[in-house]
Amino acid sequence: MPTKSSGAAPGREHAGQVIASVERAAHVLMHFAETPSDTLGVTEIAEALGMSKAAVHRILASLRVRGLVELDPATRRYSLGAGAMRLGLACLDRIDVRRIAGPELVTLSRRTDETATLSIRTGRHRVYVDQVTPAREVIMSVSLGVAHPLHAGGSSKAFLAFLTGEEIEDYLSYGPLEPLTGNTIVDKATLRRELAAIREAGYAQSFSERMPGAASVAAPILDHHGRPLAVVSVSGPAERFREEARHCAEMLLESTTRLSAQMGWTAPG
Amino acid sequence: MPTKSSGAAPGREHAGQVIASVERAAHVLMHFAETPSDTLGVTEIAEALGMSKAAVHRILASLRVRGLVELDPATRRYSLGAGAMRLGLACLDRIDVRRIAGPELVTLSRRTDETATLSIRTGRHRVYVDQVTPAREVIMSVSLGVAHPLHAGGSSKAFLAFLTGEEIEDYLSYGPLEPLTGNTIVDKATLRRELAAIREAGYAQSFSERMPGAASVAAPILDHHGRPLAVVSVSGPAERFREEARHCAEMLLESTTRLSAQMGWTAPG
DNA sequence: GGACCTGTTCCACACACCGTAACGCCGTTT
DNA sequence: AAACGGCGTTACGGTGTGTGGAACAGGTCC
Repeated sequence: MPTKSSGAAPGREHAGQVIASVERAAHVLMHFAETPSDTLGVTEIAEALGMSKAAVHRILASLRVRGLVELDPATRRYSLGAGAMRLGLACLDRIDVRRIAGPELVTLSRRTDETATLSIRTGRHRVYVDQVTPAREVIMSVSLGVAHPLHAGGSSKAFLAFLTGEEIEDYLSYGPLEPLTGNTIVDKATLRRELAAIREAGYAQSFSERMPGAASVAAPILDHHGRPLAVVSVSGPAERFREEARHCAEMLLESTTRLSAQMGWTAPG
Repeated sequence: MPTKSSGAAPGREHAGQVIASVERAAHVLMHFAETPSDTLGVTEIAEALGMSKAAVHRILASLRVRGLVELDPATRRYSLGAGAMRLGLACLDRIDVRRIAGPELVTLSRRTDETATLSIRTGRHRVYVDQVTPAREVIMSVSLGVAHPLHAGGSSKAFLAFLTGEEIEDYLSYGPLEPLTGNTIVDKATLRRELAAIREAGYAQSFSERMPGAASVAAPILDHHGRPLAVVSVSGPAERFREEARHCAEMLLESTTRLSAQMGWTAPG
């Protein structure tokens, strides 16, 4: 059997009739987004995705025609191209919460002198879509566009806590909670209690749950149904954050309350 | 001959052996970025790109598996998905000029009370990669990620003017200057004089050259070789901009001078 | 110089993808 | 109501296209 039939993606169910080569091309493309390195070689990709070098080469040549990837003739290595950027920008341009939250992130970062971030949810994950870093020496900086699970870290827990009970149970039922660090909550009962506490407090906090040495406070921006549209966080190095947390949380809630109001949310009661 | 061989893309030369279906899939994907509407239907795409409905449907189904596009089951219409966003964010995260210029755009917008934008060049075009809009009623707002030619409008001319003489001639030799409005400069000799004036002044200005009713001033951010890394503009409605232009240009140059210095540029002389 | 990487090209065969055409499914129209 | 036109989706069989393995070419490193 030369071609590996079926296989498909890890995520979704059936999706009708698909073209194997297109699906593989999409896989190659997404690999660029998921890998930390800026450039990739043909062999590197072929090995990572279990494809033949020839196939990867042909795919890259095809994607190159539309500018989705670029080839550096000197190094013979490939990277994401202008087309990919335009694709992402076209998406971002349609997420209006980002435009609205932008100035607030700047304010928040200035007032706390820490990094302010904005995340949105994509199914069982979330991604950072914006960040504003303060002008000081030691800061936190996140990678935009990388998917993170919903159970580890401040922003993630803030999302999870404000979903419906059904959605939370659905998330939990999917499988075991993978630890990202030694501090990640992996026990489901513990996580349920934590989420209840977050709803009570109105914000989540995390010390090294997702990334060692990083700490954050995070709160959701709610729409007029009370559903979390996005999450704002303030994060910094764990050492100095321990004493700043309360102050940051205050500033954070002030910002997210204002943003939620702009998105049509009205406080209960 | 059922399949239309060759054809390829309008832009590039040969690119070795390519896979027709992947190239077409990329074409479909890019169509989402280029079209102003958020969602597209199968027939709509098929007609726009001259493909059969069946082919478009199969391509969309394949892209959907990797999350590059999403299907709204209610309307049966497709839009860009989370994967596309992650792709773009992965790119943007690697453009550090954007991170550095961000705060300056905020400052600039506040000081002028107009829209501040940031563009980067992609070959014979440029795209807006960021914008900050002021909090007032009537404002300019640009579309991020859409490609614009280099001869029409403030930001475009600012790029062109600061390229090398060889690059400028190469651009001009490519074909006639397509007018985007009645004010677009279409005569090459006139454009050359205009570019010289821009280099002299240090900034470009435009009234309705790219978009009717829109005006702007724009200046480049230069790296340590004096090459334009990016262009910053301040833009607004043409009517009120006529009297604001000089003041905006002052603020603009202050910002771009600071940014160029940060990128390693040192003023000549 | 040769061993060992890369990325790229060649080739003939199998089979995956192509377009045509028919299928449901909604809205609106007659 | 029933017929229409629009949509997105599926079926099908033939052909031409993409497949993987292996050979090629151009590097760098011992």
